[in-house]
Amino acid sequence: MYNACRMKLSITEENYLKAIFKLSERDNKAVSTNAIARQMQTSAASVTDMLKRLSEKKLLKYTKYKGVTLSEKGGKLSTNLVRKHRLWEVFLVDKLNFRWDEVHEIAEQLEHIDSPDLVNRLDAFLNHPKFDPHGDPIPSADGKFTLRSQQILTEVDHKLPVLVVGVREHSVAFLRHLDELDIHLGQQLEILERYDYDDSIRVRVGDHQQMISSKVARNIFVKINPS
Amino acid sequence: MYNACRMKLSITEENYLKAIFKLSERDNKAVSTNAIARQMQTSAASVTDMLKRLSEKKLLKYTKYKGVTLSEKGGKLSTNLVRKHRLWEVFLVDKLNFRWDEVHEIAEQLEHIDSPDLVNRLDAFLNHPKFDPHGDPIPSADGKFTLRSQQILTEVDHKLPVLVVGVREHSVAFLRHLDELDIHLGQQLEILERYDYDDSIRVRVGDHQQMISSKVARNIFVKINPS
DNA sequence: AATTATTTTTAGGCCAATCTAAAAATATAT
DNA sequence: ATATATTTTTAGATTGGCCTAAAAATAATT
Ligand SMILES: [Mn+2]
Ligand SMILES: [Mn+2]
Ligand SMILES: [Mn+2]
Ligand SMILES: [Mn+2]
Repeated sequence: MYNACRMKLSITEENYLKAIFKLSERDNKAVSTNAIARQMQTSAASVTDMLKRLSEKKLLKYTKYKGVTLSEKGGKLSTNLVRKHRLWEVFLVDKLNFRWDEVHEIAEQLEHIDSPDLVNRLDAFLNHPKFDPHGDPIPSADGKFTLRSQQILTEVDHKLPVLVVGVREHSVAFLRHLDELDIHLGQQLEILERYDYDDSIRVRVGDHQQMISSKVARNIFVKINPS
Repeated sequence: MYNACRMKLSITEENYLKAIFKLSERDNKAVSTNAIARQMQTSAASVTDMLKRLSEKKLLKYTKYKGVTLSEKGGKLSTNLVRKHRLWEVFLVDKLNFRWDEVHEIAEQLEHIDSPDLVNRLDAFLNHPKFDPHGDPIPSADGKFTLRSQQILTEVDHKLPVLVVGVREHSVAFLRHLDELDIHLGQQLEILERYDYDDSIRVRVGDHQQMISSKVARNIFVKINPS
């Protein structure tokens, strides 16, 4: 990963790359100027400005009025940023005992630290984690993501015991709410009842039962528990 | 420390503060524009520019043509930067197994991460170290440095067993040279002979003997070994 | 197809941080 | 004390990253 992307970018440039990566990882289609502006909380004019510069540096393919797609270089660079972000989040939670709702902001800063050696040693120190504290996959040094079969909690069958493996929403409010519901990664759940009226569900959480609103349930990733 | 210095500075501003702190910690006298320019590897004109801005922010007292001294706020801010820098160096060496000559550059980046909570947790994680991998004192959260009686190796008496506690020079070349000489923090030494011709000395290093040039010896801090 | 709405780009300006060259202040030497 | 050298500041320009307002391109409606 590193050999292909050895160039010093500004923090701003890195953040643009990351934003574009995030916006294109779903459908893999070209990303619009406005979408980037929304993601970066900035004006469309500033985005156009930056797209020209990043295009100049061959980090993305930019066609006027047609949006952008990351180049191979740009893709590798962003993947590495994601890798660093998630590894630092693991560090903060596992080693410094931060809660999962506190780490994102700090990782946003730490991800810009530039030292391949540091990242790899951190990775080793953390025992090569495959997922971050929110269940998101950590790309390996050569940019590969671990795939995992998962479903949204609302879409899983009745009575099947499942394991919470991730969250689709990362806001502090949501994460703290899950804490209050005793729902965390690795937690075993089982849907006991569905209520059509508001799409809420009743689940078994460990040894007690719990009502979960549809708004919460649709942001929880689970996998079928093979035990 | 934190209450008094809660303001977001740019990395550049932080680096200027640190440079001024370093230049004034010896004699505590006003620091000249040129000295700062030299330290920061920039032009005197740029320095004057920045001094005005830092003065505006009440981080230092600036009198035209007379140099600057840090204000209380500026002092606390720089001390906190030093604290972060040195704590991260301990982390890199103790936890990630970096060598002492590899950590400075990375710590130069990490010291700018802004999160009081992170620093304090890191401090706890490292068991509140009092000195960094080069033997430099780590200021406490309220800005106090641990004092230590120490002497330069060249100035210690014959036949007195001493302990290496720090280095006065931090270059990679010097640190790696010490590695080759088997000299590290905590190492016991004893001056066996002084040679007037080139001021070199013969020392006992652990169980063997070693010649040490004056250039090396004058950059090693030791303390009298009370064992 | 023509009009209207939306998206995107351009134009022009601002601010922080840098530079070089010239002017001004201070220090040193004769 | 005067001349010379050094240090420091000012002046003016540049670059990255941002802004608003206006123009241009594209998309959606009628
Ligand atoms: Mn995050
Ligand atoms: Mn995460
Ligand atoms: Mn250092
Ligand atoms: Mn150090």
